[in-house]
Amino acid sequence: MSDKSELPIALRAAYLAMHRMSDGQFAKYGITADQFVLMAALSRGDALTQRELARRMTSDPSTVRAMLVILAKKGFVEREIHPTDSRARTVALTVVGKRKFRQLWNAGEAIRTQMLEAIYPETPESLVRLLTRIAESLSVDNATVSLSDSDSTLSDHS
Amino acid sequence: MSDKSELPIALRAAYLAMHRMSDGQFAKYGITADQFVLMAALSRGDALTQRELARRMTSDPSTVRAMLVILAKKGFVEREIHPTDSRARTVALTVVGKRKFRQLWNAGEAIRTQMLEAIYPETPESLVRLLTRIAESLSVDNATVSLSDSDSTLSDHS
DNA sequence: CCTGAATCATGCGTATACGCACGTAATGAT
DNA sequence: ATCATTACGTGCGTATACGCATGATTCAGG
Repeated sequence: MSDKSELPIALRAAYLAMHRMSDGQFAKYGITADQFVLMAALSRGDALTQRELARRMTSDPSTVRAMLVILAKKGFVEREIHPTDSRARTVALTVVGKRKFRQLWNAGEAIRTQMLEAIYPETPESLVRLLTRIAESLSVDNATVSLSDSDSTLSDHS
Repeated sequence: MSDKSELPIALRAAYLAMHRMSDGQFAKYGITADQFVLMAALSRGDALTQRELARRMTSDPSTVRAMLVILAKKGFVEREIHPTDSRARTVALTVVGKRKFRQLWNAGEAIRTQMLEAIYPETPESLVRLLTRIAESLSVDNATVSLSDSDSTLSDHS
């Protein structure tokens, strides 16, 4: 019952709280927290393929697709045929989407600030580093092998 | 573009990676990561009301209900009428559910260990503390007031 | 060139995650 | 006792998050 077992729970609690709060803030603008993440990724690198976009969002291609359909209907993103690869599609923010994103960025400022205050006097650097290491360590690529042999299934935990 | 803006993204990436990995591990046992969280909560405090259970899971009552329906069908939880409050229902693990949870706990050990190794030589204590503070700070109760007045919406971010 | 493997997007099915509204029941104030 | 408020569970609608299968291409070898 040490902190070891609490780390997953704490991570979950923090993420869900952040997600709920963000959804609430962005709702006024007709946008969800995840749509904001997608637009943020696009604002940093336009004309990505859907797959690359999904990778940068730590998300799933089919999920991203569903989100893109919604965002395209809202007029915030454009999807076009990839110039050289006719399988792929490139995604980019529209002009309206870019303006919207700047609004959203400001709307989210309060939450980012609040998160900083919550960890004060700690700085985000070390926290970001630890979270990133966890994310990378648990990414499917690395971990498939090292986890496959945990079959001490029949023993109890005390 | 400092770490301030990266903290939400890092938190999201870490949580999603953990969730995916957990889902993969628990899938062999016919259980999802979130169902594991629910059963873990029940294993610590039986005979909770659905609402109290939702609170402890940092989750939503209607979500929890849907999960309980599934878990009850699988035979892992029981829902009964609350002895004194006829609106409420009490939830508890069945005998089968308890045994199943011990299996799941062991199956999840590898992931918990891997998370610890990812942050080594850091210990989980401080990380858990920070995450908990973030979660509490962003819980809807506290934050409704302090966030409601962030209407510098029309300005840009540089 | 031509075939088999890898890659991209899509669609389908399931499980969360939530907000919201509704019906019922407990509770508190008059 | 009665009424308004509050609290609990349920159902509905929408958006994610994923795995998996499928179709269309690209690409690497031969």
